[in-house]
Amino acid sequence: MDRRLSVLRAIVEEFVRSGEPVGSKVIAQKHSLGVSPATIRNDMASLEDEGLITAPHTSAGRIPTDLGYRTFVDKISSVKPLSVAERNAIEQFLGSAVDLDDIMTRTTKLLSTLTHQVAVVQYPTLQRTTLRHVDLIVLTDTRLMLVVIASTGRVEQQVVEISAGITRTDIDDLKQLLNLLCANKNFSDIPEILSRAKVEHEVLRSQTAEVVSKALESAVVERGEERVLIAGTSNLTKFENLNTLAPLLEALEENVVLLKLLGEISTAEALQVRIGKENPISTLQETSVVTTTYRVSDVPVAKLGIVGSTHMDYEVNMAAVSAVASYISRFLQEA
Amino acid sequence: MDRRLSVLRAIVEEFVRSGEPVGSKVIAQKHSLGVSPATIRNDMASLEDEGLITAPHTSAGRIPTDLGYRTFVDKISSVKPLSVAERNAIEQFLGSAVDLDDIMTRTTKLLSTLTHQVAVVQYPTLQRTTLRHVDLIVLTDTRLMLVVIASTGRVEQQVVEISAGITRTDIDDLKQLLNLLCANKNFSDIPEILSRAKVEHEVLRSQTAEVVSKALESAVVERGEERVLIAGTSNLTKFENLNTLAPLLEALEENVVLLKLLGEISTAEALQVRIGKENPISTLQETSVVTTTYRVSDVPVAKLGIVGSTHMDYEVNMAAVSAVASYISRFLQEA
DNA sequence: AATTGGCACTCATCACACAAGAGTGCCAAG
DNA sequence: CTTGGCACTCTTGTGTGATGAGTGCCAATT
Repeated sequence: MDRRLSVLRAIVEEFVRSGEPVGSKVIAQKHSLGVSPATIRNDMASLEDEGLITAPHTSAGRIPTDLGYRTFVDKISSVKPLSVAERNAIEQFLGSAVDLDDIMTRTTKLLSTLTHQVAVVQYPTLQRTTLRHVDLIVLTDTRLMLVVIASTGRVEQQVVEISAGITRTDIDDLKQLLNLLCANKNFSDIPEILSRAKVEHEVLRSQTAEVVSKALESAVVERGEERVLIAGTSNLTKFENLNTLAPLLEALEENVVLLKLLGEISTAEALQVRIGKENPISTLQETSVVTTTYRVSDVPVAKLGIVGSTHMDYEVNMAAVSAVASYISRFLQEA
Repeated sequence: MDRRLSVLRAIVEEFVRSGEPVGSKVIAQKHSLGVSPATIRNDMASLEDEGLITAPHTSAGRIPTDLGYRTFVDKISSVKPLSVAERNAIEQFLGSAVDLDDIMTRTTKLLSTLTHQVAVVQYPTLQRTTLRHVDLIVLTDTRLMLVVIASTGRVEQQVVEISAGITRTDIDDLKQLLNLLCANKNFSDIPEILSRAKVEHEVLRSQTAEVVSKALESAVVERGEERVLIAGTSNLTKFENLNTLAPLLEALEENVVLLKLLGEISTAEALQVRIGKENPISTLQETSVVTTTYRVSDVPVAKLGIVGSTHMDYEVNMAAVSAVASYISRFLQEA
């Protein structure tokens, strides 16, 4: 391999470890490239010309640029498999989860512990999942509660107001019909299914049915991607200073931002890394984001990832993100 | 009023405003007590003797001690009512919430915005609420989903494994019986109700019923107080430095800690303020915590509050906490 | 007895200079 | 192409002195 890439690797590794700009001397000493510091310096000058590294000031060493990290990730790094101990720990930790919420919180916590970065985990979206059951519960004369249970175990509830004088039988009929029509159907198909069924079934044209199916649609469509968990924000204090921290924390608390962040990654690519300015969200342009899609029964259902310093340990963290994604898939399948 | 208390008030107010130790001169100028700086100095010396204020070093002004804030809160401060504009904003913001989750997130965000501190809001606990409806949904031959809907609108779900060969009628019977027994009953009473009913109703002694009622109990008891939302962590950067921030963020992410924090306050007192070392949780001993209980139909259901710098604006924040508590009560009632 | 102006004293903060050291770039030699 | 040598740059740490904020105490005043 080109020695200059080895030098880049050494700089990235050393900088990730120490957090300080790295000079030619330490590279020659610690990374046994078999050449003198002077030679390293030549290589460094050329790497700097290419924009892969930069010097904060004359008398300091070099640090990688965003482009430098990019090159490292694309051409140099290899995803380091997790140790057996780590795998066991993951398995035990996720295995003792009792329900969906528990799986999700544990996953999030796990990911932040493994990576020492901020973990961001999206709840399984309803869109690509199927409907397991619809329930209508009579609260009062004029109020029903609609409960929608997804194949992922997620439950959505919503109160609907109806006009008085509807009998329980009417409601039971409606419930049965809705289950008949929608059970095991893909969430994204449900609006169409409902509108077609309206032609055929008279029951669905009543005022009550209209209100209910509207609520059902909104539960299925609108609130599909809303929930995101995060953990490990305290890890930010290691890298950031107080001024840069505040906007970051704000952004991370804002579900909208996180969903935008996760929404922007494609489902196709296995693992996606956005480094510094590559990131489309301005608040996160000083950070790197490693994300991936996780699946249930091979169908992509949501995304997860980490947000952290641009000088994170990419090799370890990329491995952690994909490992956690595959574990969550497994546990969701079982649940 | 004792002039020395006026001096204490001036010191607290000035320090909250500026964040800097306050000297005798500024007090004499800005707070028009009608006396000279020298007099103020005498008062300050005596306040220092009593342990209400302290000087970081010789040539600096004074800052209030925890005890000083305590005295301020108990003897001097008056809860400042919110402005009409604020009230309108709250009403509009909370009023457009669509469901329980929405009410809770909005409340949390609102509280942090109003106070510029970290807001902590507990979901309505199931313990003091009543059960609206139990549902059993057949997933597979050997799996049921138990859905419990609380009067607060909160939904708990749980999957239970049963042995094969149970008919739908059996399950419907069980469901009806459970609803008959438990509907509109207080959550905390349900375990007893179930165990008593077992004597009378044979249905409840089947293996399936045992498993289901066990799950119902655990949904009602164990997971009652689990969820807490927080917002506004970025406000911490204004007061804390990087070293003190990390453990704080960690503590705030840990639901267990937050629940302990909220659990420790009594339901009796309207508004509780814990200042610095008064706080039983060691990580929070550099912060102040203002909490209160909120109610649904006059029954206390959960707690909310703020965690922030000891030199926060107590008057404004205490008002905000109690106002938000009363608003959330109102909106939960309506929902 | 309380209040006040005066004044000496303390100590954090700032600016500046200066030394030390890290790291570089370049050059000439191998 | 690599290497040792060396002058150069610039950050970082340290020490010194000036500045000024704020105090405590005292004697005088009300």
